[in-house]
Formats: sequence, C-alpha cells, structure tokens
Amino acid sequence: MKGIRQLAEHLQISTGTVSRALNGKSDVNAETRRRVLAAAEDLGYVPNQAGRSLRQGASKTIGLVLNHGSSVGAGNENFFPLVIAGLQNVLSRHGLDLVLLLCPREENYDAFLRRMVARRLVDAMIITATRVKDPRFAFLTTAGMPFVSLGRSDSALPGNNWVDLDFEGIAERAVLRLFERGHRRIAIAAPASDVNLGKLFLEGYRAGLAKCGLQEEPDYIFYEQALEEGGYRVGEKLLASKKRPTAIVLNAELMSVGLYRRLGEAGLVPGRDLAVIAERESPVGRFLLPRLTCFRLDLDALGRMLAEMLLSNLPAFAEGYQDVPRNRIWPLELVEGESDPPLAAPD
Amino acid sequence: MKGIRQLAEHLQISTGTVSRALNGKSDVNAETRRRVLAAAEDLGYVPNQAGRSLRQGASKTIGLVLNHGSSVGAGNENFFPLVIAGLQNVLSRHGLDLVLLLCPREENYDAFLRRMVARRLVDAMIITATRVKDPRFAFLTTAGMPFVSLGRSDSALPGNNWVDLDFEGIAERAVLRLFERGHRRIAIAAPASDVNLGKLFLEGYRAGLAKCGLQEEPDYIFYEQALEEGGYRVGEKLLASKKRPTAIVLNAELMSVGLYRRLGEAGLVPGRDLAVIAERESPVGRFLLPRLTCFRLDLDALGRMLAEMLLSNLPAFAEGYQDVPRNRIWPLELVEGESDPPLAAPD
DNA sequence: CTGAAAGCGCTTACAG
DNA sequence: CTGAAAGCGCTTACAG
Repeated sequence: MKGIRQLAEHLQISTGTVSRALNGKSDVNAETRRRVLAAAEDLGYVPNQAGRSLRQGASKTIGLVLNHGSSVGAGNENFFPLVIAGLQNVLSRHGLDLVLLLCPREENYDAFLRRMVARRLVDAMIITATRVKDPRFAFLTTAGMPFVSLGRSDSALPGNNWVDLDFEGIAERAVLRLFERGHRRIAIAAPASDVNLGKLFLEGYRAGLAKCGLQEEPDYIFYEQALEEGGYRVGEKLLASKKRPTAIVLNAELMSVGLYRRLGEAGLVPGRDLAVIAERESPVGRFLLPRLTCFRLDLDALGRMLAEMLLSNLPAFAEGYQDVPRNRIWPLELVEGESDPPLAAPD
Repeated sequence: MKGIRQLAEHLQISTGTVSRALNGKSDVNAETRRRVLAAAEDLGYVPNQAGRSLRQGASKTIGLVLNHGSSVGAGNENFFPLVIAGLQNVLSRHGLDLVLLLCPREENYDAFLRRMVARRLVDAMIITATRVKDPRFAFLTTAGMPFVSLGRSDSALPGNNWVDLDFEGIAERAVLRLFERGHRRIAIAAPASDVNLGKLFLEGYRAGLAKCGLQEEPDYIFYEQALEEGGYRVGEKLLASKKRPTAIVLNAELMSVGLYRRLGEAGLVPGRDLAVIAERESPVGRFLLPRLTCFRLDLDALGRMLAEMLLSNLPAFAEGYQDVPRNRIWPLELVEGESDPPLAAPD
C-alpha cells in the first residue's frame, strides 16, 4: 500500500473522505468509515508522516533531548527509561510519538539544538541536564519551540515550565539525619561541572549545616564527577584528609561503588568507618554491601508530569491540561539502608 | 525566517536557485551561492524537514530501535551511549540524523514497529536485543525498510546485515581460563529470556567444558535476569548447591554487584571463595572489590561498523561502502581483574 | 547558470 | 455526507 490515493481508488471514494474517516472526523457516514478503516487495516495503510507534517505544520512527535555522557547511561541507568515510560504513557494518549535526540559528540551543542528546532522534526522538546546558566531557555523561547525542562536554571524565564528534583531538600535532610546519628564532620560530594543540581545540592548541604549549628569546612566539600571513578577519588581525598569526616553525602549513587572500593582497599568498612548517604535509589545501591541509604522518587509520575506540562503548552492539547502547574519541585523520600548507622562514639 | 520562499524573495532570486545553492549543486554561480549561504546563515534559515522528506521521499533520519527495559539503562549503562557515538560519527558525515525510538510500554512491540515503518519517520533502522526467533527480520525485509541488526537471530535472512558480539567466544575462553587456573566446577549464568545472546553464551560454555573434558552439570547453569538482582539470586542458589562451584561466568557485569553482596552476607569473599568472570567491562566492574575480570570491546568502532553496514544498504550512500562485510562477529579482549585468581587448592 | 512549474502525500475549507 | 481543489515547503527535471 502506497498512499492515500491508492487506498481511495481501491475504495472508489475520494481521498478527502478517506482522510476524514481515518482521522475520526464526525461528518462521515458510519458505514463509509467502517469500510475505510477495514481497508486501511487490511492493506496496512498508515499515513505518510511527511505529507501530514507538511500539511498540518506539526509532526506529532516530541523530542527528548539528552546530553551525551551526562544523561543516557552515564550514572543514570534506570533513570531515563522510567521517566520515558511515564512520558509515553501520557503522550501516546494523544497520538504523539516520542523520539530521543542526542547531540553527536562532534557537533556543537547549540548548533545541534538550533538545527533540531529548525528542521521541525519535533513539535516540542523536553530538555535535560540544565546548567546554572543555560542559553537553551532563551533560545527555545525565542524560537517559539514549546518545551519543558527537567531541571531548573538561573536562565529559566518566568513563562518556562520545569520540573526538578528537590536536590536542596535531600542534601539538607541527609545532613540533619547524619547529625542526629551523632556525626559532626559531614562531607559532601558535588559535581565538578556547572550543572544546576550541583549548586542546589550544595545549598541544601549548607542549609543543613546551619540548622545543626555546624561550621562549614571547605576541606569537606569534594568536587568530583558523579560516577564510580569520582567516588573513588572522593575516597582518596577522604583518606588523605587531616581530620577525616565521619560521614559523607554523595550526589550520585554510582559514586558509592568507587568510594566503597577505595575504603575497602584501605581496610575500612563503609557504614562502620564512614557513613554514606547517596542521592538516588537504584539497583546498584540496593545490592551494595552495606546497602545504601538513599532517596527514592516516582520516576514514572515524574515523566507523566513532564508530559502534562508540555501538553499544557501546546495549543492543540492545552484544553485538557489547564490546571497543570507551571513549575514543580519533585519530592523524594528517604530509603533507609545499612550505610549510615549511628556513630558509635560521637566526638 | 519562515521558508525558502521568504529567503528567495529577500535575495530576489527564485526558490529553485536558492535550493540548488543550499544543497551544493554544481550548477550554481559561485557568487550566487555565497550570497545564498550568507543570507541563510544570517536569517537562520534551515529547510523544513517535512517539505524535504515529502519531495525526496526520504527523511535523512535513521532510527535506533531500543527495547524498553532490555536495552536502555537496564544493564547497559555505558553500552549504548558509546555505540551511538560511533554511529553518529559515521552518519553525520552524510547529513543523516539519528533518533532513538522506544516502544511505549503500553503498545504491542510489533504494532509499534509496523507503525514506525509505515510513518516513514526514518529511512532506515537499527534493531537491537534480538531474540532467537525474531519476526522483525522478515517484517522489515518485506516492508522494504533498510536495516541492520545489533545481534544475531535464527530468523535472520541471508541478505540481512548484522553485527554481534562474540558471546560464544567469550564464554568458551572464560571456561578455559578458569580451567587453567585450577577450577573444575565452573558454573554459568545465562538470561532467563529468549534473547539470542543467551543461547550463544551457553553454546560457548558447553564448547569450553568439552575442550576441558569437563562434564556438563545441569545444576551449574543458572537462568537469571542479567541485572544486580539476578546476580543476587545466583548467589542464593550457589550457596544452596550441594557441591558448590568454585567459579562462575556471568553474562552481565551488573550481576556481580548482587552476587558480591550475597557472598558477603554469607561471609564469603568473591575471588577467594568464588572466582568470577563477567561478560563486559564497565565502570561498575572496574571499581568493585575485587575488580572484575571481564571482556572489553571497542564500542565506538562497533557503532561505526553498524552505520557503515547500514549505509551499504542505502542506495544513496552504498557507493562508498562497497566492501563493508554483510555480517560481523565482534571480538572481545580479556581484561584481567582480581576476581578470578588461581584456585588455591584444586580438587 | 537561472527561472517557472510540477508534484511529493496529505488535510481541510468550501461547495453542493 | 461527499468530492474537487488548494496548498503546506521543498527539490528537480526541463527549458532557455
């Protein structure tokens, strides 16, 4: 089956009627619609997307823009697949397809985004891995490309939609919890890059210290990559510190793999010799020994919220999504592990 | 800037000439081309994809089809991002964009694939996570959608292109290595599902046993999910076995996280009390204690090979890719770790 | 070297 | 309820 014309000829009716029948327009005879649908099913007809897109000025496709390295895979296993499931759950109700867009390593990120916008391959975008200063907010706003951001940024404009995890909240709660458990020398690992969550994580950490009446100790802040290797280096630095912290808050659970190894190499036992709380629950953390204390969130619901925010921005779908909030800070719940028992002998 | 017409009007020349200039056709005056290119750059003009696709019958977009759960994230962190980098490296040379397509959880996989093919959103596809019997080979072949498969299948047709890891080879070599190191009771973990690599992995295992003159012991074959939790259950079963194996070959490195934990809970030390070799090198394995002995491959090169095979199938690009092989079994190299020292006291 | 024109496959006012 | 026609933005024979 080639196109709608062939289908129409086969049915001996006009392409206009076929199109209306296929698209569920109301002004079509019931029997005609039945015949059209049956024939389309039979002959395996599906509208050519290019034709539709051109005519309608919309591709019915949403793009999820992921940063190479920072987002897919690297430290985010089990994050995006679940968010995507939530996104698709909502989008598919409206016949919208989701495609993932990755900037090729060789291409400049801004050029890539500009090209993706101009090509009009997608009607709207979801951007991720926001930075403190992030030109994408202004660019997409100006370009008229509807979008929602997974992540905050100082560059977000008043009208922009975003959802972000409560990074500051979890860092603060981690500090308070460790304090209650007797810890007074509490370190933190934060990303070395300019991703916005690093800033938030540190803010929460400082807020926590302040609430506990603890002094901030610059030596206890470790800027490292949010991966296994970064965790290993955190361990290295911890072992070298003059007055070693008794607890640490990691902004990524994968770091704990490297940290555990480094501690083990030195004959130290995670949990017993160093309390650890890591940001996000994931299978790796659950099967480490000791099991990580971490924070859990409903990723599927997060994906659905992102989709709903996006739809509230698209004129064709906004009606059903009137009362979706413009912004949302997503809560996380502490999951008790084995990695942060109370300190045996508080200083 | 809206369309090519506005650009042409601005330049006071015809849209045809603008199009030819933009698309690098030879029959354009050098000065005209310069002006067109400058104006396009200036005004931020990029051709509307729908118009191009419709006219050319091609979208200049390639789809990488990933299975939810089995492929992105789950157990494959650091796998696809690197393969994708290789793919894009080759595709971008030809102005081809890559998009990732994930089947929504609610949608039937076959229906999804049929829809994606019919929509003509992409000109060609890369499929992954092949099963022993896999209807996609026949479907895509019949539908005339060019494709290449990352993974073999009994359903692959003679003309189909594929690249696959040498699963049988690594399983066999793992067994031989463990045998040389004194092990006689060598277990294996293979996927519980019908993914083709599970079959290959077992074949290699059996070939290895045969070469070593070892008897196959049904109790030493553990069918488990290739994730942390599956590894934990392998540990459970190992501890329960009458005559415990002294070594195990895992088909996924993430399993070792769960296995290490289960052994640790029982007071056993991985490496010392159980030799472990896992399939693929990854950061997690490198930072486990003991570091995993595993197999390494050049994922970027694998991605490039996939792209080249695909291009050799596309009439518009085939010329430059005449001598790309039709199929390829990709070699892996053993990376020595700390998890499989020689057995202290061979039986 | 350039312009005018056709047409890719579709949807949608418009007329009846 | 249906058909005929226009047109979305682009590229590409074709004529000059």
